[in-house]
Amino acid sequence: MAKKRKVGNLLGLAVLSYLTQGPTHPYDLGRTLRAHGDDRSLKFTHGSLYMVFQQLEKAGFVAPVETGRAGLRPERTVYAMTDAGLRELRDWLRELVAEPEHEYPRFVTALSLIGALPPDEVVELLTTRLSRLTEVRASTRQEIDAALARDVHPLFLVEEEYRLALLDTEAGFVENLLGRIAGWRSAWSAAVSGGKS
Amino acid sequence: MAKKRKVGNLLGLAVLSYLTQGPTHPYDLGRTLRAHGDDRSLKFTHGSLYMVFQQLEKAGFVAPVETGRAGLRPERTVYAMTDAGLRELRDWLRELVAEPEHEYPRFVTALSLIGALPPDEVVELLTTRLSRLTEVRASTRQEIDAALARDVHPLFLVEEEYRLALLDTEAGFVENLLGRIAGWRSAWSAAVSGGKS
DNA sequence: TCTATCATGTAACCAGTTACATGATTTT
DNA sequence: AAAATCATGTAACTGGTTACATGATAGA
Repeated sequence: MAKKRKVGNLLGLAVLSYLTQGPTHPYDLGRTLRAHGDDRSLKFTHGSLYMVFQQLEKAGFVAPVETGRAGLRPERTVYAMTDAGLRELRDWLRELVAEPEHEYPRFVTALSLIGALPPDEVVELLTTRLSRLTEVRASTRQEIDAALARDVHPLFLVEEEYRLALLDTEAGFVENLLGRIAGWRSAWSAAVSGGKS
Repeated sequence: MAKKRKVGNLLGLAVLSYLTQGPTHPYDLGRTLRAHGDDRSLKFTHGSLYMVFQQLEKAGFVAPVETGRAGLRPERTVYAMTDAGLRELRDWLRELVAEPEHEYPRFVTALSLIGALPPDEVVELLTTRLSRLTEVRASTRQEIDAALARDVHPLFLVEEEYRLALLDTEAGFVENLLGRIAGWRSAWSAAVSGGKS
């Protein structure tokens, strides 16, 4: 069902999650997120963080505490999580884990329009993709292993393992597709419209 | 590398793709897209279509032709693809097919924050997810079969087959995860912060 | 004929990104 | 001591979504 949340951006969820460890200000949270490598599963920038804090505040999930207190650095506002915030965090996470949502990965879209390219070219492009996929797979694998070597608990690596699984599936699918395209040449040309380049 | 496109929204790509069949106006294209079930691989609404046409026009990829011509229905503007538009379509598609991009599926994010929920609850939630996944899988399968029965060429179903593969992988991963969680109870509690609810 | 739904579009709003601003450290 | 970079924030812009407007058929 995916109810309409007051704050929809998943970055907001991460913020709430980190605020359970105590109050902070947006800039600092940014550093923390990057330090923890959360930027691999979350898209955000400097600016978007201030944005989300603002939204969370309007929604009543966080509230400013120590505002104004400046070491000798620029002014800054420190926020803490509210009770409503904690509830939202839990509820939201529950939903995300329990209910798969319909998503729109770019490759899916590309596939749905692929008929607009001539088959020979598609074969070539897919081959390129395959090798890129192999590279990404390797580097992800490496990062996981490195983390494990540093004694990071696997609990904190599940998302990367999941990515790995997805990469393998994609590679398999692409290979399989490559195999089938040859047989489709005739139906394909019926779909393509323009000429070269 | 993913160069910065003048129009970034994939809906724009779909528009260009359909415009190879001849000029139309936004509203009509909307109907067509839904009729073709493209709304399964593309997220759009009435409003966003007008948006994208506007952007495409500013970028020089489409140009108005028959503007003003009203049957007796409201005013409407018919657009046709330009040469630049055709080039963009091809180039963009090539990139999408050849180069995998780093994406942020919601489940990945959820996994990365899952430590904020107690393990027993996570087990329960994942079990729920598993059954939802089975449902989705079944209905996707069904849609594919129905289409095949209607003699739709498999070329136009690749994206759904790909989804199927992803669903299977996800289900497998979740099952596997369920198995491993039991052993993690101790490390897990160290990560959880708050109390109940 | 009244009401619903279709057909078409614009305007107002909200979220996210990029660019700008400014004092404090660190590096060269 | 000049240049670079860090720390912190605001403002301006751009893209996308939602809500509104209005005439035209079609169904009750």
